[in-house]
Amino acid sequence: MLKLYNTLTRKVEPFQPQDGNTVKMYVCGPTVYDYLHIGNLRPLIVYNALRRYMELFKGWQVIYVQNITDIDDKIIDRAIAEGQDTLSITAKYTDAYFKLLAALDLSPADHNPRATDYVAEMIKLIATLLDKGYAYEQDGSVYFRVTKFAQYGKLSRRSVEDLQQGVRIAVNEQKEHPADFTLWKASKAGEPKWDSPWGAGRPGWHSECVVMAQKFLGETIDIHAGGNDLIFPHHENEISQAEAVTGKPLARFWLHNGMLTIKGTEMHKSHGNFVYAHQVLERFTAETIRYFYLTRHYRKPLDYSEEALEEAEKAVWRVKNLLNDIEAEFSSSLITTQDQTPDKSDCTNSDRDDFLQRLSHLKQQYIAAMDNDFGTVDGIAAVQEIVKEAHRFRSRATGDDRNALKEALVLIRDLGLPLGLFKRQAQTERSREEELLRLLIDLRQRLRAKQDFALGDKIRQDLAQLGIILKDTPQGTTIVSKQIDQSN
RNA sequence: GGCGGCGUAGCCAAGCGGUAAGGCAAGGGACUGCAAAUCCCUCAUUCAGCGGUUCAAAUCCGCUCGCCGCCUCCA
Repeated sequence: MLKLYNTLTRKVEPFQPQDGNTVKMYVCGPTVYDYLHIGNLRPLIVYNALRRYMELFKGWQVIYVQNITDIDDKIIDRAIAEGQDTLSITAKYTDAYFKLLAALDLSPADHNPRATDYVAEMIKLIATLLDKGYAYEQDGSVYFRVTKFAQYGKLSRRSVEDLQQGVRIAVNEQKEHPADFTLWKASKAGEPKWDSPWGAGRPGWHSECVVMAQKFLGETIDIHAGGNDLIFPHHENEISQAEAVTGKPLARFWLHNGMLTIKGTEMHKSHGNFVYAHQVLERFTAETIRYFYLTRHYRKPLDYSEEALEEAEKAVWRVKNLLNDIEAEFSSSLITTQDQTPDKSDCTNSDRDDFLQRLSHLKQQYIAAMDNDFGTVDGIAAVQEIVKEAHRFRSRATGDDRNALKEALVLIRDLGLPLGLFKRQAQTERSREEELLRLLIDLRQRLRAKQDFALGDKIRQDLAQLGIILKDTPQGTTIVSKQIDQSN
């Protein structure tokens, strides 16, 4: 039974899709005014993994919707700064966004609606709010009347009175109440604009998510997710608009991830303390980055540093090492030095049985962890335990018993699947290069057989310079290509 | 001022009332021609501090100290 922490109730609650096997999930997407920074990746990675877990381990079908916000003040500012129109700005950064998702091995959303394609629907929503008295017009702009919506503040647990006291709310004499928020913004000269019953203007924030979530997923969706900085005002304001109109909950579960920090403070564009995601991808693999994120509970803050990524890289390496070794042993990629006549097993069947039993126990442990508010940290710990057990078994099992290692390999891959970890390396075709490599290794084997270690070591060192690492094991020499590893 | 979170070994980090997972680093030993990888062993009587509840507390309650987030744009 999967349980998730619901911001709405501030409790961990059992989760089941409302109808049958289909989970309707909406995750707030980017405003395309710049490249994503590394902190923006957290929700993308976390909720993608959650989605895959639900699909692969719960047997649910997930409809995953993630918006592209392509109209906003920041986009306009950016367009002015770059001396371009807003359209080329959004095109450029939308394109970069999708390329980044692919580079991170994130499965695409089922729908990626763009705000500008739904302006008509937003106008309709705003008109309904006006009709019902939840909004008012003032000089071509429309504002939401928070005092009219009795439940305003239920998600973020604040009251309209509290907000009034909030020292940081700018005074806007057009608003009836300082906490009222803009639904429709009268456009200034030179800004992108759409015709509306209130004159030329553009949508304020929040409406696009309501419209697009409902368009693709219906009036009440199962999961609405995003960063915890969106709880207020974004999600609170989505709720008020949507529920004022439908009278039904906009979402059953509200999920919020913690922020990425850097040296203890929140990473934020406006703080200038950010690192672009594509810069990090130049240095670390997608797998390392995912491991980094998923070894910290998604609701807690996570501190970014190169050292932390390096540690993640090593931890991933430990798993990959095992996987490579097992794969090499059971495939032809192993270059055998001598005939491996399987000696009589001194590892009894009961050892093998214990091992297999331990594997299934750890699998259960993994599922229990993941079910517990998506505890990927414990889930990965269970995988690391499997790795440890497998290494241990591998170091003493002989003969046919060793086939049990294949089960460990398959299990690790399966458990890694939702997390996007420990995948089989992309099988590059056996290239001419590889054939030459094998020739070299064979040559080196002969040298070593003749005790000519100096030349053999030189070959190994030179290959290492090229990113190809050779390991001489009792079973023969295996190739660990760092380059292949990094391209996955 | 209002709302919320966090403080666990040298570092990262689980834990959700039953007696401290996992990773990184470190030290000792084994294997190896040397590497690499791996195996064995060591590494928190203790969870910011002080009280309280309980047979039992890192876990619940209260207070104190420290750090952080939201209340304006933010994932």
